[in-house]
Amino acid sequence: MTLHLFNTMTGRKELFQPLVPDKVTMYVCGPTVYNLAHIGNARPVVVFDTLFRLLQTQFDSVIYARNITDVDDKIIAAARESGRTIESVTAEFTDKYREDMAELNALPPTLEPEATHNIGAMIELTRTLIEKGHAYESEGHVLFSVESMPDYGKLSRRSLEDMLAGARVEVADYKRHPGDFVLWKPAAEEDPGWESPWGRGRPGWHLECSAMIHAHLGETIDIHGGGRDLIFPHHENEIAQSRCAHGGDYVRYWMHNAYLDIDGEKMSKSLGNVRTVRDLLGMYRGEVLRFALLSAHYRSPLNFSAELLKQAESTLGSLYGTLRDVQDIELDLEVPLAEEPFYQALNDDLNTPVAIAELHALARQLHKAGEGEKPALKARMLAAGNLLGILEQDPEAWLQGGVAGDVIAPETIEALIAERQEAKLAKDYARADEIRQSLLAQGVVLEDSREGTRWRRE
RNA sequence: GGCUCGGUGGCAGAGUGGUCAUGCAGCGGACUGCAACUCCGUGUACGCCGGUUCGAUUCCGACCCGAGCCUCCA
Repeated sequence: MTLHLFNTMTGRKELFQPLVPDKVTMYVCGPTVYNLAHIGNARPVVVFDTLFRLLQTQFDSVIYARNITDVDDKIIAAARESGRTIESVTAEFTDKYREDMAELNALPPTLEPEATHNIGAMIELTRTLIEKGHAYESEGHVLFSVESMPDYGKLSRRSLEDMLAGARVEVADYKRHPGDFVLWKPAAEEDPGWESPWGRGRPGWHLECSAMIHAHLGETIDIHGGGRDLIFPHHENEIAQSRCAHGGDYVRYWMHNAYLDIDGEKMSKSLGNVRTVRDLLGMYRGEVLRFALLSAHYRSPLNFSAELLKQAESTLGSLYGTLRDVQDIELDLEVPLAEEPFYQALNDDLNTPVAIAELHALARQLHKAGEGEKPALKARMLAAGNLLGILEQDPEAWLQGGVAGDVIAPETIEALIAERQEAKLAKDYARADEIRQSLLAQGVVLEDSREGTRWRRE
């Protein structure tokens, strides 16, 4: 099947066709760089990276932008608390974010626009909205007037009345309507700010994405993604800003990933169960985290737990074990993707669990195949792995590697294997088993075969 | 309270109006000196109650339970 994506705006799966044939533009809301990314932040990154990989197999040009929000109240607060400059905070966490996402096998986006480098575009957008009667200045703020947009609330399917019914936040008195949101706000003397027609200030969060999309990708983009929590107000307000300023479509396909839970509970600071990617990378390899994130469909909640990670690790190990059985093949075999079940699964709104199931089916076929058929099956498995961002390492290296803490050296293992081989030839099975048990106790599993003994880390 | 989205076998997690998801774990067997790997076999799963239907886990309605969002705010 050809690519279909679930569009939050219509609530349906739709055939995906870029506005301009063969040229796809995609934007995903990136991090506010004031702390380390947690595993929940990693989910959209891995999901949309997988989509990025898939799009690249069928469209000539795919431009994928993911922004860096480097001006924000939280950043100012973090800098103040640690007595550091804004710049040192944002530089540190931007770097760490990129490192962590690279560990998850996420390809670098085509563009990574930074908010502070696009202030001019934001001021311009604000000015346009004022000129067109969609925004007004009030006590140094510039606010978007939600009443000026007839279908405000369409993405989140709620009316202004609905929102007011549930409002439990005190409404600032400089707002004409409680739903009005900030485009530009005044900056305190000591805070970062830029000169503007409305005084020294800084942009509102929603404004950043609208302005950067317009500046870097154009008036209409094909895909805009992010976490489900961004639907309202963030994406709703982006739509309001961009549609009212430029007219036309802003985004053709809205995509939102579901949240993940930790051990069945929501991840939150108060529960103390926030897991940063960095912490997890100390215990599991990035590919394991990625596989775990892809084990559920992106629109389903995912329960993240130690069990899930253990399972992901052993499943990946078994897939790599399958690949290891086919040595030294030419890997430039062409794989006709269109016919592959795993490819069709991904084309069906990125159904990664089914794609993984198809990967298992290929592994089973490979185990049963004759020698002549194995290279083609391995190539198909690798093609699937390449789209999912897994199975890209040397199988032997993967199986014998691990995170820091595996102290027994390969040379020691090899020496013990040789000694065990001697013992086996001498029919000293007690000694042979002793060696295997002792290695197992250190997390090393031995596998005997006609060709000799192989080892891997548990 | 409003809006949105979910409840699938021990666990994770797809999917479908009427034979099969898949993985992990378990059990039995083959293979093995013993294992591991692999293979074969193995589980009356679809929150609850009604309705539509020849037939519903899948469609409709009520109910129970859970999650997210409710405007820059932690």
